[in-house]
Amino acid sequence: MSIVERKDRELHARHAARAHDQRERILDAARRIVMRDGLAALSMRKIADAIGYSPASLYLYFAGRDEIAEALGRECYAQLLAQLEPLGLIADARERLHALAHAYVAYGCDHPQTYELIFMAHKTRAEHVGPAARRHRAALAEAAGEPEAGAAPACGARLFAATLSVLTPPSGAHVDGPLLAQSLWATLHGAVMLTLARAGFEHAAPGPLIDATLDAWFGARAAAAASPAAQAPGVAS
Amino acid sequence: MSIVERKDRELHARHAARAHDQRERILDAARRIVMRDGLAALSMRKIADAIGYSPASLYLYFAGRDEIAEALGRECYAQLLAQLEPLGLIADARERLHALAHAYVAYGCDHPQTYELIFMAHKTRAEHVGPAARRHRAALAEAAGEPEAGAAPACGARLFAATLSVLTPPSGAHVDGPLLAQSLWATLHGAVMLTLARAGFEHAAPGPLIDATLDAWFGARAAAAASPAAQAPGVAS
DNA sequence: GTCTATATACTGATAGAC
DNA sequence: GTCTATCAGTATATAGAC
Repeated sequence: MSIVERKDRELHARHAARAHDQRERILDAARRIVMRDGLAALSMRKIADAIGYSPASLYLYFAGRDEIAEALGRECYAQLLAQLEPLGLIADARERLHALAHAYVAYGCDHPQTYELIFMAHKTRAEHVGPAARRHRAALAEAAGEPEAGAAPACGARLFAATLSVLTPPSGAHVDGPLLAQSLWATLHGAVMLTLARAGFEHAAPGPLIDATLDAWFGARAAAAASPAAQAPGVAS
Repeated sequence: MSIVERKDRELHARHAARAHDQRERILDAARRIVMRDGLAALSMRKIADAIGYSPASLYLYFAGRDEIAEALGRECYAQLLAQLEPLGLIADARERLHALAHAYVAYGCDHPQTYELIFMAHKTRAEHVGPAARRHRAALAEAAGEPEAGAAPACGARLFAATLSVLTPPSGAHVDGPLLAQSLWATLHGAVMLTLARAGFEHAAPGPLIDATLDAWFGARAAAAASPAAQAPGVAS
């Protein structure tokens, strides 16, 4: 049975590898389409045309358009986290937060299609709430400052957990760190969304906006350490 | 020529009134569909069926689906502003800002379809940037704290301009009011979007989140006026 | 495993008859 | 002013040839 079993396993492994390769080919083509024409332009026919397949064959590897979009979304989310991860190692808390915030917003603004994919993939088709989207949202919730919630993409948790240190200074008493981390995340997300929605319009650049926000939050402390002049609006009087 | 001219004018007026009524009927049906099944479910056929028309006839009153969605979006935007407007009259600056922020987020979270309509109508079909969407975005930019930018829906400008007073205390020197107003708006918008995206999931309720945000921004000043204990994270050390 | 072909059921939009 | 009929797309799914 040894030879037969081995051959059988080899065959299975080869099949699995081939299936994996085909999925990659499909995802590559889908990614190109989304990057070029946006998520709304993604269709099974276009993907099939791009890789010389028939539309029917795609259904052998993906359940449908939504599963492909979700797979791309997870990919892009991982890419965003990977881009932020090294910044989470910056020693100085204020500097680290500054770098993370700017990098996050810059990523969203510079790659609208990618950002759309991360947050919209599960909303393209109405009312679709698949398990993949569920996992994705859990990861986002976790990244916002609730490290105990999920488990899978723990690097996101570590990343935002690292920023919590600046939100909970040792001497601060009544501070809800996770809540403020979510607030900050909402600000960053909102800045990206508003910038994208008003693309091509006169509006405050997201960079200065984030600077002003961080100054308003933490500028007073930093300024107090550097110079006694108060600059933050919340403590001006 | 007097009689002929008068009859002509009457005819024109009647036609215009009739066209206006038909547009209203179409928009009513469209609104019902969007509120029930979401913006993605809005289609010319469904609208036509709902009012007993053929799909082709709708194109006599609207250029297409997008124009209908945009018209609904402008409607909803006006409704949101109308709901916020009385709150802009609250005398106390901090109270006013608190009420406006909570009302804004509550509106967005309680009426997902409406909020989606306001911000997404022009993004449903890819790359569509019509003049109506342009006007809409201009109004939003204006509402964020640039009263001089546009002109049409000035009530939104007055509304957010009123909140600027709390952002620019008389004694505060280096404060960019409009920029901070945009930051606050981004936070509110982001809180709504994240809440809607993670609907049905465990996450911080938007109410406490906004409370924490406002406390972080302005709690110190208010607390300093009421009691000498510092509660804001940015000024804890 | 992949193809062609077909089927159903949608979508926006248009031409032309009445 | 409204209709029917139609075009060109879309997703999804299946049957059967190779």
